[in-house]
Amino acid sequence: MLIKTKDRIIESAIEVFNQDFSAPLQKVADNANVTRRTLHRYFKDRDELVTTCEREMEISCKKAMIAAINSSDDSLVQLENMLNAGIDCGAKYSFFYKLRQREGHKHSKSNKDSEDYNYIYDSFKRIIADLQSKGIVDNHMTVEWIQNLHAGIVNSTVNANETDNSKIKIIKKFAWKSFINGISA
Amino acid sequence: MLIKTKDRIIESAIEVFNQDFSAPLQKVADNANVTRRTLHRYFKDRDELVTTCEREMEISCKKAMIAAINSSDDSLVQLENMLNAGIDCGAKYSFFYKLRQREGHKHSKSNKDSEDYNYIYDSFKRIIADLQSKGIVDNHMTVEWIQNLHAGIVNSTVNANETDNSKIKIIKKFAWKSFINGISA
DNA sequence: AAAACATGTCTCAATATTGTGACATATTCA
DNA sequence: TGAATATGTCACAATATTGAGACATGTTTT
Repeated sequence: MLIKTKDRIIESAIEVFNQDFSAPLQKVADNANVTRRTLHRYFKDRDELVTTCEREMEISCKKAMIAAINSSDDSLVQLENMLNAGIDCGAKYSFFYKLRQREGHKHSKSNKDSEDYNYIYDSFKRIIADLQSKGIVDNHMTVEWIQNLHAGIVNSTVNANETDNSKIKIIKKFAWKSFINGISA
Repeated sequence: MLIKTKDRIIESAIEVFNQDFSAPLQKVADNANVTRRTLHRYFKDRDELVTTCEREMEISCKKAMIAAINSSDDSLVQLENMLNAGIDCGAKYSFFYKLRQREGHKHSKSNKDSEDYNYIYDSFKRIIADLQSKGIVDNHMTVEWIQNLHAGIVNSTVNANETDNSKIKIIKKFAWKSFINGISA
């Protein structure tokens, strides 16, 4: 048992729902190489599965993002690592971001969660502001657009990776180059 | 009757399915301000609706893209107009691109269709190659990545536009700047 | 206004999806 | 090995979605 069944189902669900939010649970089960019956043993219903996915995405993405932020004192390195973190999280990050947009993050969530989220968002803003003050990043671009672009490029990378699986490293390089040049002054 | 009901349903379906491919038809009907019964009068079943959406997306996107290509002899202008065309097509372009990826364009389609598509794809490649030869676009980037990025940025713009509806012109500017700098040598 | 057309309401059957019980088979672990 | 655990198979009811008929109500056209 390489990965626990429950986790495999969650990963599967994130992949499937990222592409097709209302996909039948059978698809999720198939994708996880599991019977639908087994899926239902772990998750009471669709809602519970989605909620679990959300939590899992939050935890993974936040962890990766916070690690990226803590990886250096250099804003530029931090930003690059944040992009890489997003790419490494793959569908997790894509779906997480989509859900946030769709729901307008209606979920008030726990204090800890929104604290973390604010920390990440504030860090992102701080990093961008710093790079703008240094003349590296274009002053005219809003942080909203930059964040949006960040998510868009991660998504492109996930897609590119799904079709063209061979050269993830090269694609990562392209992604960073496109991102940083795309927002450079 | 500003827009014909049938067209409104198609637009609605493209919007809805772009976000949630397996969404129930009731959502499409609601989004189009129409009864589900009316929707079924125009479309025999879900399949027919999706197929019609595909055709509509192909026609609009192709038209816009071909116009962009024909808008100038200058590759750079052509490329900018192709990005703008994608943005103007909005969900149409997003969904079209997603479907193509999902299906691996299994549909052999008509000759005319694949002719057009090849024409657009070849034009895109030619434009990129030209800009690369002129030292404007990075030589190392593959046309596949650049195409992928193009779609990703269009998608980001569509998303940005959904939340932040006020300043489409500014967002368009950001998009072009991010795109061209993102692939520049 | 009358005819023609478009849409809504209500209804219903067909189908698909969902969630679960009962029991058979693995698979893991002491 | 044998008990405990995990998963699969089959069956089934509950619910949701789909597609369409019959008829009422609007809306446009002549």
